[in-house]
Amino acid sequence: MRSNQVTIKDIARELGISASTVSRALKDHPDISVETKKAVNELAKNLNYQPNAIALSLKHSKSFSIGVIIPETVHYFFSTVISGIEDIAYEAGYNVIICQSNELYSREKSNAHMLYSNRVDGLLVSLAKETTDFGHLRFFQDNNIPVVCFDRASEEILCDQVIIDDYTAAHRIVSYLIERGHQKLVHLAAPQHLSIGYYRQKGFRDALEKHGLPFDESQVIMADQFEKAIDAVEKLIQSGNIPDGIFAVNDLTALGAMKALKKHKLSIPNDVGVVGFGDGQNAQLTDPSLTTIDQNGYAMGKRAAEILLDRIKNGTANFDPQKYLIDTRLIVRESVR
Amino acid sequence: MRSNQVTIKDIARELGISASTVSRALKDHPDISVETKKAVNELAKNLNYQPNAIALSLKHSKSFSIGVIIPETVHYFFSTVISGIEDIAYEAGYNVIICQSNELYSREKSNAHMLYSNRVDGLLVSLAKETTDFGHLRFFQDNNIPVVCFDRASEEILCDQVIIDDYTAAHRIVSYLIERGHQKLVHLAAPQHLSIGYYRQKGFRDALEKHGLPFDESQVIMADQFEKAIDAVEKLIQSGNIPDGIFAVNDLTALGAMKALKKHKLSIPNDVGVVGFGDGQNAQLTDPSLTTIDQNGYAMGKRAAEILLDRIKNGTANFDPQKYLIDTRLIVRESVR
DNA sequence: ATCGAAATCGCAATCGTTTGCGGTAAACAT
DNA sequence: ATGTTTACCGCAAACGATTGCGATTTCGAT
Repeated sequence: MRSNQVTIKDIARELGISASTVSRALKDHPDISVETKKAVNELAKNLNYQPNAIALSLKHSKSFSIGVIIPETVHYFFSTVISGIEDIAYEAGYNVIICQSNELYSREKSNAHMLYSNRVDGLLVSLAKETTDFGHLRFFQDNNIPVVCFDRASEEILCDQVIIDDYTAAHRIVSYLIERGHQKLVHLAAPQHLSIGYYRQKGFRDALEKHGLPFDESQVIMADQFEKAIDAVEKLIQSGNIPDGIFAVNDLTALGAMKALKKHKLSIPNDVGVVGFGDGQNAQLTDPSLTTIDQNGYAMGKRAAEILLDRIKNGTANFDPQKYLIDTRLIVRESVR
Repeated sequence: MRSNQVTIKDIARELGISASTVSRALKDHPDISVETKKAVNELAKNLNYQPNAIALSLKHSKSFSIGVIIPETVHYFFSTVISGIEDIAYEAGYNVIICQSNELYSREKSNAHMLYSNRVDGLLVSLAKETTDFGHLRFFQDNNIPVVCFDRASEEILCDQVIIDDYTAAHRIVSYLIERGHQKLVHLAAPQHLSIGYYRQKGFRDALEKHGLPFDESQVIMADQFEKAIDAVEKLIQSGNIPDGIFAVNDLTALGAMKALKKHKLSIPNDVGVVGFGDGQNAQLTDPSLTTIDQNGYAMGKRAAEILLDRIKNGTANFDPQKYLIDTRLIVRESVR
């Protein structure tokens, strides 16, 4: 039961020297003779000595770990972001503590507290849909722990943001939809207090305007999940007011829309064109495959981690929060005429 | 730059009392007067005091965190496992450090070292495909840190295992395939040193035998990824030796097979029936949708975490490693006649 | 007036590691 | 013989919190 994990003291005792000497020997300090170093290093290897990172953290007030809070790992996009974060953190000798908020504000908050208790050196967060209060993030900032928001950011919290250019991307794919002959459009949207919700909707409206198409509020329908999309499109069909083009705020929502359309024997893309946003791996598997935007989650994760590590290194002194945009790509497939 | 994170000493200084008193007051120790407690708690709240988990870990030689090593979070299955793990850990006040091996032994090993350095109280691991040496896991056991393997386990490392009943599930779905009239079968298999690879293949063979079908080694083809499946099926088609049923070791492999079949205008399921394993969210989106096995990753994650926490609590004294089987479900869709 | 027992609280060690500073011994110079 | 340098190493404090034990005060009891 008692654990026999070997410490610096064990090595010191065995060799009849002091712990400080062992410590210095292990890190090749010039004060220590070569024989002592040799003895220490050999014994350390034999005993399988592994430094206790916890003691180091306490000593240095630095944990060499960063916290990540994301809505849900089950989304392909977020897991690619995680990979990007991990690769950068790993290179720099940091480890990553990942938490899921499950889109719940309460969980996001308690995750934040847990991460603070563990004294992460920095925080990467993608906001839950519910989140409208940011005290838990300001708390980090008040304690000089840098915070970087990615993907799901908000203007109400002042911190570095790494986001995709939602507006431009939305504008682009909606324009594409229009130019391919889809004119009577509907947008399945996310909550507008999230910047992704707002900017994608804005891109949608402006693309309509640019092409001289009229706009009515009824063309924006709040629905950002698979099931919700099914319901929303179902309602549209029932009402007889069927659009000939749908811009969904994300791929899963687009797939939901497609499912409802197929059920009513509406042809995609002939009767209705559908485009999504944020190319997961699903988009290429459907029939027809989905024209969408590649969000490049991996690049976003890398960039966010780089910025955070930079803030950790250089401090948040002359703090001047930046907004970094990640490039997107229009991926043309079969769901548009 | 200097962080102003408030400690117990700050409270003590402010109140003119000792750190020990503050500590005791905060945890309602009977030795402390109600007035002192009140003063301490109020000040702690005002100062936003949060206990330093690192100091606690060091003091108690217990970090209240568990490590998880998985091949890749991008797989739907693994992210559901993570959710299960997190839910249980969260309830018990543990936090979770997730690492990806990216199917690399070297990365798995260095992740393990990192987790040990951070003195996790337990380890949950799903082996990388490459892994055939288990020293990094034995190291944990030698230091009395419990290890539980899930999904990807090996007989060569003695620890608790939480796996699905691969054999039974494979036997079942292959039997289903045969009984629906597919007789000339091929199995796209995973490496045989992984138990999932071995048992799914075994289930395949035994199902053939049970139904009086002949078996030849050429019916088992090593291919366990989307791209590899495309290549493998492509080769089969080129050789003219086209099967009328394919049992893929996982869903993505099945989808790869389907893609190759479709490319050659072979009808699914009329010309070739296809079944997968481990229902991701993809399986229901394809056309035709894929008949497969639901692996129930969430349940697996919960179970694995429960077992680990139990081992942590009760120690690994009279160590008697168990093998726990998670129930699976045959999900009938459209890819079989 | 003296004693004993509560009631409160502080001292100091501890967890594992680092690090400034001081100490010792040998070797060299004067 | 005395002073100075060099090489090597240990002491002790520190990081933040906990905890056994002892110390002090107060108060009622005798």
